Amino acid sequence: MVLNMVSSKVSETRPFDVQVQIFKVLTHPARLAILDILRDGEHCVCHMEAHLGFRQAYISQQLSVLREAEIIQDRRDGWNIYYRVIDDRIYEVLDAMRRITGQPKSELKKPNVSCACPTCSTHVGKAS
Amino acid sequence: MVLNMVSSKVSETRPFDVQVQIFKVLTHPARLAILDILRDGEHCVCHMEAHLGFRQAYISQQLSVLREAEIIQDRRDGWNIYYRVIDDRIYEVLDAMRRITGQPKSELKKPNVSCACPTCSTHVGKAS
DNA sequence: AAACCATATTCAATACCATGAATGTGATTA
DNA sequence: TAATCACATTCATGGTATTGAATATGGTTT
Repeated sequence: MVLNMVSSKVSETRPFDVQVQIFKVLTHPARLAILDILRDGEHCVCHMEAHLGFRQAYISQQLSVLREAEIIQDRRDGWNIYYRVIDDRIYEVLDAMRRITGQPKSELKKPNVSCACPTCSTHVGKAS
Repeated sequence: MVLNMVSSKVSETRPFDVQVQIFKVLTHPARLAILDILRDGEHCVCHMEAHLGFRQAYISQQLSVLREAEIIQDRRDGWNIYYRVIDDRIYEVLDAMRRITGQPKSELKKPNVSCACPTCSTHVGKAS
């Protein structure tokens, strides 16, 4: 990810570049949905796959964006890789935004699906 | 501004589109700088021009993005057009982000410049 | 009405992001 | 070590945002 900040003359705006960089990462519905899933702690990729309905490669792409921005962190455990947010304060940003847009705290109700990972197995879901 | 959200299959992420739309507007250093100037109330365009060092057309472009997103509002008074933010809660988002990026509340110290508008004339500045 | 002021809009070129498809990787079981 | 599992990466294409340059607009003064 490369900045294209070549402000015409003076760069009075340079101090804002760091914030812009993070805002850019948040400018994507799938990534916001992923962060929403990670609100209650770490989850594996198959979990997100099952809950969001996207294909694995697509989710992995979005995870890599979040990871490179150092918003999330991964941890391997056997076959599965678990993701978690590094700095919980990102939710302060997201919550403040939701207060403006007037969206319910959890519009995204967990569907009755699950994957084979330990986390999902503890749920009621039934994989097809 | 048109959304390009054509999620592969399911659109579990659609509820996030509204937030994404606003985040997109915040994904720009000049626009963040403008919002920062508007923290203490309304200001005319020439004011921003003087304080940011960008050319008038450029600032006007960014203002139009903020205006179309209904983040700011304009008011005409004689020659000048004054802008103000519509919903102050946008600063909750910006402040939350600054807490993460660790930027000082007002990195952007007002330079000793001014334009001919009534607002600027009350300042100490001297236009070249 | 004409000249002038502050500000807005349009246009075109370029840079950047999104995303599907194909393929690669590293840990694990047999 | 070969097959397999969960996940990551690369590549190519189309779409969207950025921004400089030129020009338009609408209120104001004379």
